[in-house]
Amino acid sequence: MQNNSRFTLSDLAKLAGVSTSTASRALRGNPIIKQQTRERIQALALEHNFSLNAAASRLRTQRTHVIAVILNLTEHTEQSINDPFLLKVVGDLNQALNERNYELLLSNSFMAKDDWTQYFIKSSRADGLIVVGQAKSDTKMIAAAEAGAPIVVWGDPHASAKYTVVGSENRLGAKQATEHLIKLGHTRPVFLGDLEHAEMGERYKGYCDALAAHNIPLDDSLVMSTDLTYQAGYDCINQSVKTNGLNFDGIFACSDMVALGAMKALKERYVNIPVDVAIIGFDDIPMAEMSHPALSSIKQNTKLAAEIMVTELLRQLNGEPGQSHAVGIELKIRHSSDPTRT
Amino acid sequence: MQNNSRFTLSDLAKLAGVSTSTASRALRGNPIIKQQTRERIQALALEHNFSLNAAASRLRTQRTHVIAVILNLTEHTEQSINDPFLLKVVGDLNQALNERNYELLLSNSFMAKDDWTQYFIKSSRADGLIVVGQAKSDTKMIAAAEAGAPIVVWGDPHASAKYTVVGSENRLGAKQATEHLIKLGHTRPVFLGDLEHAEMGERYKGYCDALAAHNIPLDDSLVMSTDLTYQAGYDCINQSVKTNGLNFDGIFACSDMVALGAMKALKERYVNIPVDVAIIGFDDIPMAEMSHPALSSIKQNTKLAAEIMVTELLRQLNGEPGQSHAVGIELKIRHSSDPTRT
DNA sequence: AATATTTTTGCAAACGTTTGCAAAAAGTCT
DNA sequence: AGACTTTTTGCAAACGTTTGCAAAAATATT
Repeated sequence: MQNNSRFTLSDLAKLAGVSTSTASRALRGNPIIKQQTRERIQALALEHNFSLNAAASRLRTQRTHVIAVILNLTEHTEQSINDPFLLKVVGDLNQALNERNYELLLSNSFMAKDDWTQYFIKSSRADGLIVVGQAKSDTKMIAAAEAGAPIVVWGDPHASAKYTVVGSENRLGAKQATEHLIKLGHTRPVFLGDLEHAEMGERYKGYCDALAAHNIPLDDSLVMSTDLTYQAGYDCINQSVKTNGLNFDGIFACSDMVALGAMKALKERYVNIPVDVAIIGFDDIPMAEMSHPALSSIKQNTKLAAEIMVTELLRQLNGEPGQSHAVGIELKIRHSSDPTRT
Repeated sequence: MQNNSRFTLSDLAKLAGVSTSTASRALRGNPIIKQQTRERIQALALEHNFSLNAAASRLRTQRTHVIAVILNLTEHTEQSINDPFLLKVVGDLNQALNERNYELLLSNSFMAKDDWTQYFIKSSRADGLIVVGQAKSDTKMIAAAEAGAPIVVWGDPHASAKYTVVGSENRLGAKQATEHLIKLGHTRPVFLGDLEHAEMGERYKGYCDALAAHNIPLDDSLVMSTDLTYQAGYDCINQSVKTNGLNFDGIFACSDMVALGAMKALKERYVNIPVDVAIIGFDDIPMAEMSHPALSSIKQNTKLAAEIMVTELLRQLNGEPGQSHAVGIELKIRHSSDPTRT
């Protein structure tokens, strides 16, 4: 490379015998420039593999074409960052953003400190924020929204939020899952999840809906609160069985990771799944169909959700108001709940 | 927010009664500014929650403090982007970068098109590249390195590469894994992996090493080539057993996903694992210990590797030459290979 | 008290784009 | 051929930092 100094737009323009303004407009495909000129300059740029300096462009236009995706994890960071579901969401967001010509700046709550708006938006690092990750408090999101930052969060879409939320039909999904257990004769299903968490709260309501629909009284001893990790699910069921014996015949878990943990605990005690205890999870991570028995689950459509989130964010960038969305879920029945399935 | 117009550095300076240059230096902690002045200005910045405009700063300094992480996937994108191992690496890189005050721009090969140097480096989008993902060709990496881009790739560290590589002791790991099977009496182990792939090539060598060390002749019919996905592992073993019967008594798989697929195929045929066939994988993804039976594996130390990659990249940014590293692995024995373990 | 030295600050020129506005070139009419 | 339009281009001023250099202020030295 004969790259003694940088090859800039004005160099390119000189080469083409036009002004930098013309070159700039030509590269951006501005129709005010004669088509013939445009094509000539674009070809020249390609030939000299020139590309515009993003920093300069961002400074001038005040637009970065970057979206910050914040993994909003709780204290025990190490745990959740490995959750396949969250990472899947990030992957889908990346795809969706790239398709719209935006780039994805990945961040965890560590770097961004407290003031997201200041760090990302005011400082011209990104045009907008997408928050994913199960936090129990949403003060930071509210702060960002109130400061006028374009923001979309993954979460419970039915919360009357101060910001735009996209998420699954949690309540409906949980109801379908629980009902599925009940219909197969498992009338004492456990609810396994984290009640402090907005999305899980909705799932709890769905669980109650299903019980009510079948005239089954709610038994508080079957409602178990636990962190959303594999280990926590294992510990919780282990402890419960040790203390109270096997006083349930089904489990609806708020995440597949928890469900798999619970399943392991039961398998160690030689409980017959799905005959004695039927299990269903939530998320439908790839692992679900690999486990043995394969885990029934509620599939969340993360790909669609990611697309909606991006659409909503771009809409906000255009000054239009945001709108929350609930995306549909799908019941995936496998062997862990239904002996007739594989 | 009284944010009619932007609050810039010179506004802050005016407020503090100093020049913008002083303010700039003060914020950056330049000791040439009197400490008292520095503190006063920093306090003022905090109070007005001011933060420097990154675009302007990048333009001026020609440094972005951003590293592009490229998920270098093969054609069938959908498959690999879900590989938990890759995503784990990204998570660890994020952590390592943030600790050094760098940000992570996530990219797949889709957006960056062909010329990484042009797109990321020349255009001031990032200062350096980290490539992760199992590609079969490394022309793009070579091109980037030759164009002078700071670059570190995850891969086989023993390749005599034109660029800096960080990866695991693949050959050693594979040897230990295979040897583990042999020592437990499984003298006809299958090698299950993708030979075209540099890292897997090394693992194949390790497999051969182990056979040689125990005077077991290499049987080509036990060397099976397959993509590195769950489905491919399943199909491959299924097909093999259907055609040739159970002519092996062990499997060393090049990734846990493949191993889990293989395991499923065997379980469906009621093969006793680990007695009739012992299985060991590679990566030690979280799923490994959740599967049933729990999957033995070779653990890759991605956290350490990520730190090394970042260190190496920053070194290159300082003009120092890069150096490849192999990080140690660890044999994780579980039930899928050893009936005495859980 | 004058000079030499050191510490602390400010001036002003970049960095490489984009874009409102005016000017030049080309095309259309009388 | 001149007087209009319309199309196509260029000028020059931003965008908000950082930094070499020189000037000013403070301190030390004779």
